[in-house]
Amino acid sequence: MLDERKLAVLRAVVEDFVNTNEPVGSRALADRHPLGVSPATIRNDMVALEEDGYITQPHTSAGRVPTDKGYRLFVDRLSSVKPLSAAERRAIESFLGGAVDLDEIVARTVRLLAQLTRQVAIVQYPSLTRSSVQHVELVPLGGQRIMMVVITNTGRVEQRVIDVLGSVTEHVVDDLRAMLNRAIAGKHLGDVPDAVEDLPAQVAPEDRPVAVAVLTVLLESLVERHEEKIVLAGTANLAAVDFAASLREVLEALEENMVLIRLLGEAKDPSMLTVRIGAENFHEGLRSTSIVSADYGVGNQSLAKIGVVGPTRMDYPGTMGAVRAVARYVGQILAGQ
Amino acid sequence: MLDERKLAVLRAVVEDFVNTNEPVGSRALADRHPLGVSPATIRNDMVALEEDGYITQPHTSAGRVPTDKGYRLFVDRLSSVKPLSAAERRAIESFLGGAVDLDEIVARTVRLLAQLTRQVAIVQYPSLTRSSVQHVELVPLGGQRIMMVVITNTGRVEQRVIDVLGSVTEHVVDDLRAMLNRAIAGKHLGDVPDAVEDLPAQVAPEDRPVAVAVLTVLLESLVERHEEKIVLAGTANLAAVDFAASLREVLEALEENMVLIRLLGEAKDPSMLTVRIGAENFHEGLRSTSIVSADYGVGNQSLAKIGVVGPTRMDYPGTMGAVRAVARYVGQILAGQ
DNA sequence: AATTAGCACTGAGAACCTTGGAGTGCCAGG
DNA sequence: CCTGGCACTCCAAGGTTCTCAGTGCTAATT
Repeated sequence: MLDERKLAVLRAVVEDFVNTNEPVGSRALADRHPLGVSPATIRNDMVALEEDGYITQPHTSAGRVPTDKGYRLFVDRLSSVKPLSAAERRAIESFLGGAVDLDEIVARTVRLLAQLTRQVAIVQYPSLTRSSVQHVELVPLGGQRIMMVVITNTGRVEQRVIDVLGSVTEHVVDDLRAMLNRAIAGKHLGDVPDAVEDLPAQVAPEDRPVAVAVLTVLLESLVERHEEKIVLAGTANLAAVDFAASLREVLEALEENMVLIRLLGEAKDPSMLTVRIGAENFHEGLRSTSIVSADYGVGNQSLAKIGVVGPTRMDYPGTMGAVRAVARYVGQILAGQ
Repeated sequence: MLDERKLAVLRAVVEDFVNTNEPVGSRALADRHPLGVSPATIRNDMVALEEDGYITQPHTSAGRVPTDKGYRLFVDRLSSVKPLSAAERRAIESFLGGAVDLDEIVARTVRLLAQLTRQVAIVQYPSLTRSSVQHVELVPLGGQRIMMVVITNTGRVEQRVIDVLGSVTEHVVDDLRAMLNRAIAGKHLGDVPDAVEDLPAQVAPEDRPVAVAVLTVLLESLVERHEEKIVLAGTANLAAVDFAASLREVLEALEENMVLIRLLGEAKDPSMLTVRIGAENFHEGLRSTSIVSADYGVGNQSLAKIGVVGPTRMDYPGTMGAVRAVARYVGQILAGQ
């Protein structure tokens, strides 16, 4: 059905259209690509490609434009991930190297990715539920309040202020802290609820209300949807593209964190690339965009996702290369933290 | 020079232009506003207003449009801050009330403000340098590393990982923690450098390297530009406006944190409103935007800024009302934290 | 059977013109 | 000082024409 040459024609159509953003005709194709055949032959191939739904004409007597299906074939079979240049690698390293804490790592990563791809970059904070407790700190604030700080092995810090009925003695807090750390330090967050279940029974009855209050807040803070935390950069790059759907819709979708989370999709192995093209994204406003995403993490453990959103007519090989490279570097940096 | 009626005409021009986004003519003005004079009279007034630079014509035989100077006069003398409706107040309260930590307060505030004004909202994190130390926590991470967590009275949490040469005993960390808290708890961050100056002298010589390492990182983390931290929301609202300058330029400016910080300007009293109109903003890309900003804080102490960026033809009274109200609520919530 | 040259046909978009109408400035009269 | 009237201006919308890139088809060629 699709012989070698037709595939070459499709690849050429995609590449030219990505470059020029104009429907590409048979003559231009024959000029710019060494296909070794005349425009007429290319036209015949194009008819076949169009019948199979890989390309389409905006109107009669215009050139061809790839469809979502065409891009899909291109990504799956006609292109390969383009490695970054040495200069780009150095830039990543020096740019991410200087970060001092998790917030800064994430902030720099997202800006870097936006700059490399000249598109909108998305970075998700390392998942809480998949990381483990490094340390729990309890600080009496005076009066009837305690501040709790949970530190995870991925560098994330969660803090809460706890209101307790009755006064709090330094002593009780010390005991509670020691007991808590003994129970859950090193544990996966998912295992924390089980691990603390019988703690209240171990404290003196008069201190039990305080212990319960602390545990309640602790569990609460772990249950909440912490995958929500997401950072964007490079929205200005959208202005350069002319979207079929209005720019407004795209921007709106990008501001909805829940949409972004679904967009990035389920966790996989670190640095596995996922590409969603056009209508493959369920969201209305993102019909004319594609998403290239990857997991990052330490070792085989995926912690979260990073990704890039751009027009369907994007430079897939280059974008995929940038996303993969950045995901790997972030993983390394988190591991070294 | 500018009698009562001319001012009324200017006010009417601004209001109509904000509503319709079309140059307003003398007839339309006479119809929609009870000025009590004929279009011809209004025309004469308009000529005067134009000579003084308050309004301008896009071209001959078009209506008038306010200039930056016209908006300035409108804001200063012809309008008053519009209080929010009861429903809006309730919405603010319930929306901000549910926040559990500082990150969430800020995130919700910025989204709320964007929604209320239908423009781009900016919220700056509470300044570190103007707050004081609530507590310093040191956690041995095992090996040669210590995690430091600084908690401020505004709910901000700064964390750093410290590499120390040589091993760290639990005991040393406990001592150091106690000593540090004795020295700086309750102190303004600005006073911390002085307060810790002679601490190294107080520790045993063999522990001095650790103490120095910790203090170095502590001071570093306080010196850094923490005013930088800024959050945006509502960029989708920009798409609805057609900017004279390209949308891209505006988006780019908004992504530059340093630009935003300068934009929000110097600190003042809490809930003092500042309005910068068009070219009053020094930044190139923001020539056709206005910024309404206010300080928020607890008591008389300003902690940071919030603001709104929109087209110069914005609803100033409404925007000012929303910004002021939100600034006050945030202050209250921080005070209650 | 596959490829190519030739050719008539199509439709978008640029260039041009026409026209309607909102809005102006000015003047003379109230 | 205000107002009605009037000639004038110029944008924007609609219509027409023209160009041209690109097509599909057919017949000739390899």
